[in-house]
Amino acid sequence: MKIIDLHHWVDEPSKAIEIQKSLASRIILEGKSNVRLTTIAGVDVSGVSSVGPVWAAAVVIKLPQFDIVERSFAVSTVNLPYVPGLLSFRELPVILEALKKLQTVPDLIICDGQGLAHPRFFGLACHLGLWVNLPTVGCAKSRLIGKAPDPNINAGDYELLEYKDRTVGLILRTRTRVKPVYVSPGHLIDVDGSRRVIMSCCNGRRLPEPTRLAHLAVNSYRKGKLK
DNA sequence: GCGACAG
DNA sequence: ATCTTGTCGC
Repeated sequence: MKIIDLHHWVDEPSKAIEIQKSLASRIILEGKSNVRLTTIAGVDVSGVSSVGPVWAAAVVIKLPQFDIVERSFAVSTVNLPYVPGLLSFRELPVILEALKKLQTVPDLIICDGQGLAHPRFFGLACHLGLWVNLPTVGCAKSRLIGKAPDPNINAGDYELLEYKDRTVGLILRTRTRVKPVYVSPGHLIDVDGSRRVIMSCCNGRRLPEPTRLAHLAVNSYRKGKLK
């Protein structure tokens, strides 16, 4: 898979914030709504919160059967600790390394983190989308920013997430009576499209299958049980 | 000044 | 993210 290198990575938070501000206006919140999604990739990273080694996995599945089409992996070293709002600068480089090894070009990529629902409207999913020039969706397990009521208890129930007078995503109940997830557009997709993609990938689970499988894969890879 | 804070 | 005991369901 081809990756566009738009700039060098930094290890200084103030510089990272300036980069986010300059790139945020480039994300596109609409896509080709009539395109049917068949291959969807999930990416995930494993590693300690501070500086050190990190591992990444990308898993491509095919809908509606949820078959695994392809998996790829990468290892790297991060130079920036985990800082809320700057997750991209830890995780994106190693994610891109894993994606480069993919033979399949997926129709869309789901990230384990936020997209638009970010302090500077530029979370990991937005950042990744610009680099790979593909539709991306952020699906996080917890909140970073924004306000919304609690969604009802049934699978599919949701509430829009608002931040600084903008609708940045939604809180989505992917499974009945289970803690909801935080969904937001990354690139080339809007809020409602993001919701439909995530719901169609969940298959009765709390997390979308691409994300769940990438999480399992990256941990096996880290332990040396997969390559 | 005080909390909140993706992974 | 990481750590950790117990419980539930197939």
